[in-house]
Amino acid sequence: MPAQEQTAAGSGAVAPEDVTAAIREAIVRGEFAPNQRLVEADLSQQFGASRSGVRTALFELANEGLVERVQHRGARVRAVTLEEAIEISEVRMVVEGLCAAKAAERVTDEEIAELRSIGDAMRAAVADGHVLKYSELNQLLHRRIIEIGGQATAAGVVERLRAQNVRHQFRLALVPGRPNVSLAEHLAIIDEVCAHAPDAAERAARRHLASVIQALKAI
Amino acid sequence: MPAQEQTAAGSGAVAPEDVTAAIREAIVRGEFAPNQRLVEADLSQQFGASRSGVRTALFELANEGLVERVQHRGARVRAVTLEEAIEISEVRMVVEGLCAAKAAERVTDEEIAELRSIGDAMRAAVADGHVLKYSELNQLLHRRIIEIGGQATAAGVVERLRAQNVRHQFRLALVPGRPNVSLAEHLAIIDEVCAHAPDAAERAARRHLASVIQALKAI
DNA sequence: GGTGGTTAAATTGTCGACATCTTCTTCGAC
DNA sequence: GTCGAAGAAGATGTCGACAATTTAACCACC
Repeated sequence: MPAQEQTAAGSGAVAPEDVTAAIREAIVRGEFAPNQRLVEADLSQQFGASRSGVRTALFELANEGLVERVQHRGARVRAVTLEEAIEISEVRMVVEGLCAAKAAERVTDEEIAELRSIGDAMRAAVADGHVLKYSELNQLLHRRIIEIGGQATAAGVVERLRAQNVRHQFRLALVPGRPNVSLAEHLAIIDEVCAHAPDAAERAARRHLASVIQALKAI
Repeated sequence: MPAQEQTAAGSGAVAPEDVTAAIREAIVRGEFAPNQRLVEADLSQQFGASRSGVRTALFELANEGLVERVQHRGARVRAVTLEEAIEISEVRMVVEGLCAAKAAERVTDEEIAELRSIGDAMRAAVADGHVLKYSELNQLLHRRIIEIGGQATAAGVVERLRAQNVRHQFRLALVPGRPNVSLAEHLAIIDEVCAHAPDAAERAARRHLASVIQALKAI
């Protein structure tokens, strides 16, 4: 056994196929700093994969917008500026608005119960000051509404954009008092979706993302 | 010189780098039929590139949504169903709405003149029955408004979605009477953008795409 | 002491060969 | 005659080595 099991990403030796997932996770979890160079040879050692696999993974991640590639100059972790984060959130605003509207049209009784349950859990998390838990529920809610909307295209677009913004989303969650504002907006979205009110649901979703954008600008 | 210059895509022997562009063009131009298998070895001969280059290109195009890849089963031209085309247009509807609003905020006098000029040319093309010319102007208008909006993120999203839909867009352009409907909507968008009216511009853009969706459903 | 050019190291890009998987064909049995 | 299995052919996935390019260091020269 070689003498370097000190990988930056934690789990040494990764299967030859989900190298992409491993590197993606390392980036979004912040184990690779923004603008950090991603040298193919180094990564192949760290993850125990061949250089080809790493190379393919870097192309994939470049298409997802997580890494930047320059011809003959290699790849580095993409640093999303505040300006770009705002742009991304603006696109998310309109697309998630669409998804919320579609969800309001198609939501079933069973899904209504699920959404209500998520809403209750969010309320509880905020009341108890569990920021991390709230953040998880936040992601879950957004994802479920998109899934309920049933728009595969929109889902793909949002998922890609969300991954690019994790860092900024995280910073936002730590702003004091932010969860309270956010909670009310989330509950409003849930209410309108469950009321089968597409237009109102779209407005509520857009209002929420608009609020996120305002908070980003305030930093 | 080898004796096979009979490429399906036209230009034999392509530089080792823009194989992606060549294959993409062949797909959107319809020279590769939907669901047609794209065998790496065949393509590398047709385009005079190595298999690695073709392989990289296919990955790229898969990320753009133009080809489908299945593990160990190869790539084929993605056949976008009517249902998917509608979904895609719905996302475009909201994102281009956003771009139109942004464009209305930022448009300069010079750009206003340009948009007006495009509008006049569209009117003339419809009057003269130049369907192809009108289709080109159509694309130009959409692209310019997005560029004027200055949202790089939104631009990327729309560009990707547009490429997936070319086939259906093309079919739509051939519907009798369709250009007339479309023309009025385009002129409305131009008017509102030039009037620096973000909300009205967004509504106009959404109305146009909604009309496109209706036309798609009518097929 | 600073600047320009040249060399060397490091890293990415490309290519060909081999391994693995899928699928079509073929042969045999029921 | 049909179903099933085994084998062969085709295509993709993976790997290692070589070529091309960028970047850094170094030395000569002004």
